[in-house]
Amino acid sequence: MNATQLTELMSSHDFMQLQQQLHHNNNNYNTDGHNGLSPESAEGISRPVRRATRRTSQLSNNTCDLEMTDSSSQSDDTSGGGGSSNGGGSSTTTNGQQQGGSQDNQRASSRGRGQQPGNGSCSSSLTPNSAHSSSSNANSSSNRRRKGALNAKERNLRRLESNERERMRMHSLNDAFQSLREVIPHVEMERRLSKIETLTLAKNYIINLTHIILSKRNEEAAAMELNSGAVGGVLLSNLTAENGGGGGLGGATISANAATLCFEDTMPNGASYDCALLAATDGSLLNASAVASTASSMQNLQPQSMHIQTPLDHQQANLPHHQQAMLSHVHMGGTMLQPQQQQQQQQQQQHQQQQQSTLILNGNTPVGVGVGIGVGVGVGVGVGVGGSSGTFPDVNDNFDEPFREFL
DNA sequence: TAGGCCATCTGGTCCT
DNA sequence: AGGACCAGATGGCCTA
Repeated sequence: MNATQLTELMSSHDFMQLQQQLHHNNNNYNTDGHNGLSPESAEGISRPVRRATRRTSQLSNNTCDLEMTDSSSQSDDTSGGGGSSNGGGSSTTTNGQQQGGSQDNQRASSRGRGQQPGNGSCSSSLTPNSAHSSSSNANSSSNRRRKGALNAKERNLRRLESNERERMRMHSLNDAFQSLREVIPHVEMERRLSKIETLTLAKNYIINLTHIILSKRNEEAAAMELNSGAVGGVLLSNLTAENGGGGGLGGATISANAATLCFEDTMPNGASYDCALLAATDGSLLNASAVASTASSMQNLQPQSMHIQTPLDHQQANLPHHQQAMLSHVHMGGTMLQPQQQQQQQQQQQHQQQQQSTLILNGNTPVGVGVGIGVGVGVGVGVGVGGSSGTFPDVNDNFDEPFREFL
């Protein structure tokens, strides 16, 4: 499934079906990145299930002849890149080993060096050009050859070590991507999110959360003004780390009756999630035209029957404190609130609903913000923006302010 | 078969 | 000097 299809999925599915699908997928989703669905069982799959990742210690398993004394056997190629006969990940098919702590499955492929005739282990590249260029060294004196041989051996070893470090670096990077996939809410698909999709969703998620927080704070500030400070707003910071007792795993399981999982931004192919369309697929969803009047009603959202396990459930218990706190920010829908806080908020809501439904955030941009918490994969955050511009309020001045504490 | 995605190798560059 | 980082190149896997 590519980004376009993802967009279509998000914009065309009946929302309940989507939720059911999410629930189903979540039940089949493994933290190792494999969703458990076989290609045969998945419908409409365009990309395979999570492919096993090649994780080998090629250095330790390398059988390349490090004792080569003929420099012509080693690449002195300095032309860069192009001539390299890659064939990486060769030993995958033979050793099947995984490095400790790996979350990825061994890639069940036979690609790479193993398919190269007569090789099977040496990772050094040998290009025709390099072979030619280095062959001239064979005419050197024995001393030079000996010296050159040692250099070649050392170079080869260095190269192998460098390759190993590079693999480890990329593995750690991929682990980071996987960790990111598991904490950002997204529509569970048959295949894992690609890297670019992960980054895009993460970015949009952060943006949406930021806007929510800022909107919330502005809302509270407005309430404070209206109440002349009589009713203290529930500061967002108070919501952090307030893991509701009933919420399994720190309340990461979220329920709600109105929410949309929607990230309004472009995908790599230029497509975009149409949040309005997604919202329109379900009558209970907040939409752009309605949110203006629901700016403060989000806290009225009550948990309902849907109770969807999320990737966050798997993760939050193990998350660092700051991440747990960050996730807790999302639970401002009410379930995380203490009774006293709820009462105060209800007072605020009643008052605000009487007084205004449009907020002025950071300037002159009037927006109405409705937020639905819940939905399928963890947290669905839908931010509908009223007003003519259809854009988020200008928060550039303090965009990162809500998250500075996590830095 | 083309295109997307990915893992790996590789050499260059930057940083400590 | 050595390691981290980066980008180009290559090839495998998979689906449309």
